[in-house]
Amino acid sequence: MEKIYFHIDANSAYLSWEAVYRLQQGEQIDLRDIPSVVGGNPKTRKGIILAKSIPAKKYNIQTGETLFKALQKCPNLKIVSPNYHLYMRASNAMHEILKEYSPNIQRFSIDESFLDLNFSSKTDSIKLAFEIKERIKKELGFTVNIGISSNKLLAKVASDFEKPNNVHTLFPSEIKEKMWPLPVSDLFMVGRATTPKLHRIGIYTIGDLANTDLDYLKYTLKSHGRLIWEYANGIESSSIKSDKDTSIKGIGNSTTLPRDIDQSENALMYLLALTEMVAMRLRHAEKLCKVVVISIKNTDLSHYSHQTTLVSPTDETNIIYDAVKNLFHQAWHFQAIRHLGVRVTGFSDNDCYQYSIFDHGNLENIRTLNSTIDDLRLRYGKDIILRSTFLHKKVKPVIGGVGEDEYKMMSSLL
DNA sequence: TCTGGGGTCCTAGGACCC
DNA sequence: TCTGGGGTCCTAGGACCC
Repeated sequence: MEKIYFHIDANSAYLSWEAVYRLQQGEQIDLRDIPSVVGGNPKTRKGIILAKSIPAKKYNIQTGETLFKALQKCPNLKIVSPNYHLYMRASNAMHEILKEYSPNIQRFSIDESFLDLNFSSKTDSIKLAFEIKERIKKELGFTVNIGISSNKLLAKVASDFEKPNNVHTLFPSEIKEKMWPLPVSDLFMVGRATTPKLHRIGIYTIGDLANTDLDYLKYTLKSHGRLIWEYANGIESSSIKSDKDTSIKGIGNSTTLPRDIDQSENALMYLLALTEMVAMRLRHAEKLCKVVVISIKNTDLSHYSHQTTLVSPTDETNIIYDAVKNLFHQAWHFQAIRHLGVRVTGFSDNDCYQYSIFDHGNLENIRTLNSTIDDLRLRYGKDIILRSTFLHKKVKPVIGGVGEDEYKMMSSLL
């Protein structure tokens, strides 16, 4: 028996899920068959492409570009707004099916999972991959690509080969033929910043990278150089990480403001709304945080951050917000603000809350109040209860998050 | 009407301690 | 009275992923 890894990747996930849902609702047109995208609202300055159909791809429409630009390329492009709750449900449904095949499953992102299984032959593994792919298509209505190999990295690269609705293998013996001719930017962990650096030293394909002297790469790119050299050679040996193996390290929410802000009271209102959501998620995760970070993006998209370490770990909205307020006053450059973020890290378990001598008031009562508010918001919606600051204001009292079934995003770690 | 929002890890410099 | 080295924590920024 040999251990084999599968990487399952939903094809154009958001768009496919949106298409399936709309067909179920009686819509006649399948979004997957026409040039279409899932994208944000340009009026609130969130108008970028989150997912595109294969016909849209033929117009050279790119994920991440503005709707404005996409419409120039394809004037009759169909645009639909994202519905994250729906995507979460579709993702969960896929996860439930995959779980039946192996207890060793790692949810890598909303639309990707790794499985490991034991097979007596490679042919058997391919057979099973086809079975899983067909089952998802039949039961859930969307297609997936499945990559098969002897490690997670190669399985992931394989699932990215010809799409949609395909099974590909990339075993070590196939690396030279199937992976080395690809542009180096196709390699996991070679992104926007590394690609031009590699080009500058004459590395254009994954094969070029694989055959470059390791010491030279380490000298130019430090530890990242070793990592991508190993990946280019198919060297990777991490195992499946279960939900229990990985615990969340930080929680953050951020938002692009509908309009630039140049007044601190206004900015603080958004920061409070963001803090409410961050603190609620923190309590839901049963963690305490020691570090609070704010981030600010200017109109020109340059950005900066400022952080502080608390006297003692907390999950209390007001304590976190006090820190946020101080950070903002210390950090703000008095330039117009486009985007604000609040993030907490430095986690510990919440089973032994340390009452600091600096705490004021009856914290036990405040903690009870917080959990009551969390319950109400979970049951009746985020806006059911609000601080008086938000009365008659246009700012929503709680900003960010989709608020259900959180899962980790281990995106730069296999 | 010009680029979203959620994560992780690494690095480098400074502070501080022994 | 002029100077070492190692370890750890904190902070800011940058890289990567989806």
